[in-house]
Amino acid sequence: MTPKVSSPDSSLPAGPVTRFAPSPSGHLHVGGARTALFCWAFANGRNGTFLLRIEDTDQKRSSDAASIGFLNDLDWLGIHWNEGPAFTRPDGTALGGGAHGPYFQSERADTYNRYIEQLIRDGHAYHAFDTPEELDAKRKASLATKTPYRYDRAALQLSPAEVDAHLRAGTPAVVRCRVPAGPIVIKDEILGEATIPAGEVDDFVIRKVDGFPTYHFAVVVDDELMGVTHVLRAQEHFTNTAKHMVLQDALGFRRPTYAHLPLIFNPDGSKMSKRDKDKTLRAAVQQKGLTEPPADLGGAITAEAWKAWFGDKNKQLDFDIAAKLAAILDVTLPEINVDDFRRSGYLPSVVCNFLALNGWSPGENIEKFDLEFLKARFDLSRVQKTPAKFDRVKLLSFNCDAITSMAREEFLRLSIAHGEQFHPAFLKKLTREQFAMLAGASHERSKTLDELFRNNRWVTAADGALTWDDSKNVRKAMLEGTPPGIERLRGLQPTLTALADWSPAALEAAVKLFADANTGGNLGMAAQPLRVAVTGGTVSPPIFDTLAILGKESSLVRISRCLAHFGS
RNA sequence: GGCCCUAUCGUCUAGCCUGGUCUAGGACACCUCCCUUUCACGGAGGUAACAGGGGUUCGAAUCCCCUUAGGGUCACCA
Repeated sequence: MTPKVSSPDSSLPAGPVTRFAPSPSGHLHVGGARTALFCWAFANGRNGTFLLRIEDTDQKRSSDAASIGFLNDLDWLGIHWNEGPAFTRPDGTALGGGAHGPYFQSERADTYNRYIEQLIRDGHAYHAFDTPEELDAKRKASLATKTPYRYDRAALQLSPAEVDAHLRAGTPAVVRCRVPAGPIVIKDEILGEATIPAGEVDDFVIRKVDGFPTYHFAVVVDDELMGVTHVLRAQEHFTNTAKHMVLQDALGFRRPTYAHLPLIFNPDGSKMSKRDKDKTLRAAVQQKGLTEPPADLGGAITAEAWKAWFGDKNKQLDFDIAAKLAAILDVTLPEINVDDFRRSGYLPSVVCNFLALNGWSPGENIEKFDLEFLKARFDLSRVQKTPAKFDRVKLLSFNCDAITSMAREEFLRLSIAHGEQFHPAFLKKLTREQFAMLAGASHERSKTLDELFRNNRWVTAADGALTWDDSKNVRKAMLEGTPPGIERLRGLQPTLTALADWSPAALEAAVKLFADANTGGNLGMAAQPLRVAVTGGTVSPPIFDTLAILGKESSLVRISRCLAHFGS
């Protein structure tokens, strides 16, 4: 009465079926994104199906919000699933669905239990009543004698009557898989063959006390039922494959093709971790000598909590607080999750491109490519066996290339979209024309979409609120030289005041004329004091664009305030 | 520690399967110079690697063995 094997779905395309099966704890990590990308490319390049499944069997860790976040990240990257959880975008278009649902493992308990009962009946699995404490003690004992711990099959000593009594009495029980003796040979498309010696795999748990299947069991059942033909996953699962093979044999399932992908690490070889963000923040806090939470945080964190966080390397700040603090301290948090890269102004196409390059290469000295290319060319045989260290600097360089080589209008469009999402206040302070001018002037010097907003705060500052610090560069521009910059600025003031046409070209002509007469044609000697006067700093887009974006009125107000500031 | 996997510039990698064309190619980073009104961009050069040791072979980055180093895994997490 229990179906042994689900019959293959005739509606399925002929190509391979791959799946990405994240557990919804936290955000989508770059490593996960890369796995999804390869799964997507492999299936779609072969007329196959890329399936998404949410592995939320861990009740303690799963949350709905997290799984939604995943879907957004994947969609943003352009990694669209042919089958899986239904997902509706803000614009109403949708993704997902399919005949093999539900795609949340937490909703598939009945299915798993059916197969678990089958295994118990067939003698491939059994109930075990060991308490976590007992197991822990045995594990510790093994550690002490330096012998590897293997489950001792204590539960197998129980008679059927005793097992029955336990079950009737409601003794907490797990179900374990009875692993047959003998070596297990894992075949992998990337790593080749590996033999796990007999006795290495012990009787692992397939159903937890809470009634949920473990990962190992759920994955095997779902892959079979969903028609998965190719399992592409991270290398950390390589050894686990033996367990999955044992289960497939016991259940009479066919064996999918396995391909274990190399891991992605930080440049220093450590695992990428959310803690890296707090590390950056602590360093910045330390540097500025902040002992209290900054007032700009608006009391989002108490003084005690602040102290506790600062003193404990393992404590993590709430996401929003961390982001706010980063803005206040003017530091960029290291990007860990896909969403971090989005926030930082990376293009999804670049992230995909770069991700693919970590662990795969098309050869022929080709490095820059899009999803279509990846889809057409991705091949398991060119996947690297060794872990890659994630080089954010190279990613930044790729992003810069992509941004500077796109059309002006495209940059403007993407900048507005980025601003609406992450810098709405900035956007609101500018007219459309002003923003378009700013984008035009920033385009060729933008490495990310975010830089336009981060590096041009001078635009949104109120004319009366602009201040000048006494940094070395500012002093050099305003007070050094003969005559000093402040005098050149004073000389320039009447010219600019009298200027009717405030366009970059007219401004340039006027300032050039001034420079020819007063600085021996050295434009820089006139431009730098001007820049400092209207932006408060020494860095901005080309000076004539800067002035034009600001407009005549603002520019002149700032210039006279600057003269007053440095003139006294 | 047991078991499994891996090893080319600082980093991502090409070449390895099917030994000679490899005095090992590309990219990012770095250094020098050029361009330049700041910051960037851009242009031209340059430094930089086959982990070590044994084999096999006329010949090895490429095949084999050992050593070393790195990684993964040994949960009622996935």
